[in-house]
Amino acid sequence: MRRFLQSRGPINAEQALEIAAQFSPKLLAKNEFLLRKGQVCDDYFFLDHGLLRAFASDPDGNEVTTAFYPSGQTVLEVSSFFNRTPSQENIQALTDCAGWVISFAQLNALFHARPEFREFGRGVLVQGFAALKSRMLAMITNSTTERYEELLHSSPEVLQHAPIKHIATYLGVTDTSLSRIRAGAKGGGKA
Amino acid sequence: MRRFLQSRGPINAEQALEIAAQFSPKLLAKNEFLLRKGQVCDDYFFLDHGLLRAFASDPDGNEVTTAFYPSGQTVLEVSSFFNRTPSQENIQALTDCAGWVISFAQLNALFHARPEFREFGRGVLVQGFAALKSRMLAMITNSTTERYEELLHSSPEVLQHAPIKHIATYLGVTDTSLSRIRAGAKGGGKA
DNA sequence: GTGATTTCCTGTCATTTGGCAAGCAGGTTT
DNA sequence: AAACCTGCTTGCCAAATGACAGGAAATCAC
Repeated sequence: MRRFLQSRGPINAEQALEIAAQFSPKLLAKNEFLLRKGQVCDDYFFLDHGLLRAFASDPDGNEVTTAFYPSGQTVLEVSSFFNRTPSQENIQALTDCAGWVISFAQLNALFHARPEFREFGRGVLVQGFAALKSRMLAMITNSTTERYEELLHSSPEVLQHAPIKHIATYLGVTDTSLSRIRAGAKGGGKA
Repeated sequence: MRRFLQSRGPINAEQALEIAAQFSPKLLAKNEFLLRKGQVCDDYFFLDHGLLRAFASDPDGNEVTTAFYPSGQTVLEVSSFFNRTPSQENIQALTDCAGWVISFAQLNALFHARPEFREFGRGVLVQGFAALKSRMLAMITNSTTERYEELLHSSPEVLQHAPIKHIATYLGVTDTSLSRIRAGAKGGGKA
C-alpha cells in the first residue's frame, strides 16, 4: 500500500504510513459490483490484487466495456465520484479482489490536511487521463489486430479472466471479428 | 474571465477577481503554436475566444488531430504540463485566439494559497476526463455519421475553421470517407 | 493576372468488418 | 447418459471503409 502512495509522488515512508491509516481494507468477490449504474460513486479504491471491468450500456441495450482495471490501479468512476452525480457505468469484479478504499469526504479531508497527498491525487487523475488519451490515439491510428495484441502484451491477465465478448467491445469490434483476428494472429504478427 | 472561474466551482466574485489577477493575457495569431512537440507544456491557457487544435503524428508520419478547443475551454497538454515531460503533441491556433495563461509554478502557488481554486483546478481535469471518456464511448458505439453529426451540432465552429482532413482524423476516418459522409448526410437521417 | 498549391469531391476496386446462422466444445442439470 | 446452456469459432453475404487516382474549385505566391 505504501508503494502505491509513493509510486506517484514525493511522499516519504512516514507520511505514507499515516495516510494509509486512513484507508479501509475492502474485499470483492468475483462478479460482485463495486459500483452500479445510477449510484453515486463513493469508493476511491486502490486495487492491490484482482481484476475489474467497467461497462456501460448503449442505447440498444448492449453492454460496452469501457475499462479494465488490473492490480496497482486506482478504481473509481471519476465523474461520478468528484461531481457527486449518478454513474453511467457499472464496475464489476472479474476475479476476487482486495484493496483499500476511502470515501469522497475522507479523500477531501486528506487533501486538505496533506499537501503531499494532493500531489498524489492529482497524479492519479493525470495518469488516468494520459492512459485514456493514449487509448484513443491507438483507436484511431492502430488496426484492431494491433490493439488486440497490445492489450495481450500489456495486460495478459485480462485475457485470462474476461470473456471475448467483453474484450471485443473494449476494443471497439464485434466478438465475431475479434474471434477471426485471434485465429489469424497465431503465427506471430501480420506475416 | 470571472465567469470561467465561477463556472466550475464554489468561487465568489471577489475571490474570482483576485485569482484572475494572477493570469496574464495571451494572444495567438492564426496558425501560431501554443505548444510544440518536444516542449514541456507550461501554459495553463483559458481560451476566451478563438479555436485551437491539438495533433500528434503517427508512426507513418501522418498527423492525427487529437482535440479541438473551442472558446470557454482550458487548453493544455495535461500530461506534459503536470508531469513536466516533453509533449507528444502540438497545439496550434486555427483562428486568432485570446485568453489568459498562468505557468505551472504560478498554478501551484495558487493551488497552495487558495483552496477554492484547487476545486476549480480539479474540476478542469475531471471535466476533461469525462469529455474524453464520452468521446471514446461514442467512438465505440456510434457510427462515423453519427459522430460527425454530433460534432457538427456541438461545435459548428470547428467545421468553419478546420479543414476536412483534420476533422477526419479526429473522428477516426479518412478524409475520403468523411467527404462521402458529408455528401450523404444531407437529409439528417441515420443509417 | 498567372501559375502553383491546397482543399475537397468522386469514381473504382480491394479489404475489413458486421449481421446472421450454424457448428463445436466444455460444463451443468435432469 | 441425455438434454441443455454458454462461450467461442466459422461460413456466407452485404455494408462500410480504405487506398489510389483524377478533377474541380478555392487559395496563395509572385
